[in-house]
Amino acid sequence: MDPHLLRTFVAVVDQGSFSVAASTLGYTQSAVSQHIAALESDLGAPLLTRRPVAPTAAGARLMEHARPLLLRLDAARADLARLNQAPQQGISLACTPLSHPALLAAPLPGDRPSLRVLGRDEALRAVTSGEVDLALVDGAAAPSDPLALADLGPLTTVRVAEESLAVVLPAQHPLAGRPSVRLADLSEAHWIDAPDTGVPLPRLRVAAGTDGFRARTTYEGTDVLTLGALVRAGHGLTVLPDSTARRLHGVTVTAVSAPHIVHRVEMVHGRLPRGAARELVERIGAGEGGPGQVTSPASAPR
Amino acid sequence: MDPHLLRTFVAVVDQGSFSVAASTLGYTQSAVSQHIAALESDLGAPLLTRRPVAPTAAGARLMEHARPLLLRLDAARADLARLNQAPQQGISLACTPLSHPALLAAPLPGDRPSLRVLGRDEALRAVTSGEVDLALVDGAAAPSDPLALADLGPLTTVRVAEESLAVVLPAQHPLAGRPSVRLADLSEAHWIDAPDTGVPLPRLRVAAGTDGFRARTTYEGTDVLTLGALVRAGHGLTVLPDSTARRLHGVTVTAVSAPHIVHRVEMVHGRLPRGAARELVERIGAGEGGPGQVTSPASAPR
DNA sequence: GAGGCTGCATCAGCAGTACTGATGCAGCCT
DNA sequence: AGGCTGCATCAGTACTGCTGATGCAGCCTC
Repeated sequence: MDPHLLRTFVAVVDQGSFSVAASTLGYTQSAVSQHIAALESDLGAPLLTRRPVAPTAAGARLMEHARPLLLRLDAARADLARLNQAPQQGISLACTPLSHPALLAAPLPGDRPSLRVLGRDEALRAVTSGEVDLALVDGAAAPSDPLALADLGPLTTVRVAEESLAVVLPAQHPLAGRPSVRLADLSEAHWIDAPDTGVPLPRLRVAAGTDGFRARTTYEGTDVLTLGALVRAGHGLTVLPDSTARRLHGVTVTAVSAPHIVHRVEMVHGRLPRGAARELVERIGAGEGGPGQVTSPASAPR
Repeated sequence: MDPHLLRTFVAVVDQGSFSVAASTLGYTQSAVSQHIAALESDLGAPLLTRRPVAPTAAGARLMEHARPLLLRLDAARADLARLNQAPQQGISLACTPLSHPALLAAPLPGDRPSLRVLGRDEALRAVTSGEVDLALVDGAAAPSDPLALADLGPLTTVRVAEESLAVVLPAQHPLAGRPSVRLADLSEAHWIDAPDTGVPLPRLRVAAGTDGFRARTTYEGTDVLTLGALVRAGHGLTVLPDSTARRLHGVTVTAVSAPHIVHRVEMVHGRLPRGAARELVERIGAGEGGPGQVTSPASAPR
């Protein structure tokens, strides 16, 4: 299970073709074919069906392992590479679209702060590789559960803010008059899947314990106003943190009565950052106080 | 950063010697030397000091990445290998020493159940590799925080039981008369570090936010009665879940008033297990109900 | 249904890798 | 100072992993 072989395997599955994967990886088609053959003989089972090229059951299972493994490997490389470079000056931050209210409540310390808005995974990758000093990520979870963040290396997570979730409905929706709704009652509704902006639908499925929440529309942007406009235009429902939802116009915002899930913002950073970043970490962390801090599994004291 | 190179690097750091690592790995000393040289030139920094052989700062950093990476790689291999084999019959379980009360409250389902008592890390490794169908692990954490478990692959974690922690003191200890103590007041006391039996001291340090809790005695066994005898004999203090502590004789058990940390048992298993294991998962999980379930970061729906 | 075409499998050949075993050399102990 | 332990280095070799060419199976076209 050489990482090179895994990387080719992932590329082949992603592209659905040996030859296309070969050209994106800079190999010949022959090499890719040999890589896959090597993996299959190593693991003792076919991983891909050919014509069409698609993962078998074993291949799908391997994919679940391969992608996080390769991510971790890259994160480790980047982390080590950063050790050799001189630390740069300004503070640099990343945040997911719905997490910035927690960040921008107070001025950013240091000179020339830089802020990037990224998706959850990209934000995590950026903080792991050291491209940014810290990141704020948001997500939905049960009140006492952590956000399930990909484990890319030794990170520290601090709970920053938490608020309730609300369903955003078009004003004329049948349920718009209700003071609150149960999420399960909406599982068969038309939903907008906005994985980078709001709460990803798979997360709702886990929380509500159903197979519903099928996406009718997919929105790939990171702009909440556009998402609100989509709801207003009747393209589907979505779920947003309460305060954000209430800033949208022309839509109805309804509380979720069950299950009890909340929207939470967590700060993620590597070891103790230096300088201005450290100041910010301490200020944000102070809002929580007490034992809200969780070091990541990888390096946590047991 | 070939895994082979990482593996030899880890071996060299563990053994503190190139030649010893070589023989345990089945290489020549020459090969090990070349492996380390290759890693160092790849990462552009020395990783080890020679004479004595010890990791440099960069090497220590690499170790933090290497070991979890290799663990995950092995876990992935084992998971895939298991797919090829016919599922075996009996149910097989692992639990950490302090987690069995939650497990043995009711009879185990299936014929020929097998139970193994392991350390936290070994139990996780066993469930990831499929050697056991599910594992119960225990640990200390803030009430709303999860146990920080190493991320070895796609696992599901369910909170099973939670109770308060108690300090176990010799009967004649000055603080033995108090109804409760603050953990911070005991940070300078003599402690017994019993990482496999009780609550590891580093965990207490994180919870209490101090640098104290230095071990005077280390106990490597998994037997709680022996740990109790150590306390009784005055070798130091320890922390145990309340109900377990109260079963010890000749010691004083005192509640912890601050910080608020609890002892929690979590059930960990891979995908949905089949047969008797499934029955057990559902029964244990039912005790919790609601959204106590957390799929692991690696494969969690976002 | 025959032919062409697309795309993965296979093969031969070559270049570079990854070992081994021998030797060199630096630090430490006596 | 001399010996010894243990990592570095070097030469040699087996083998791995790539390329380019060819083979062959399935699908589309007509």
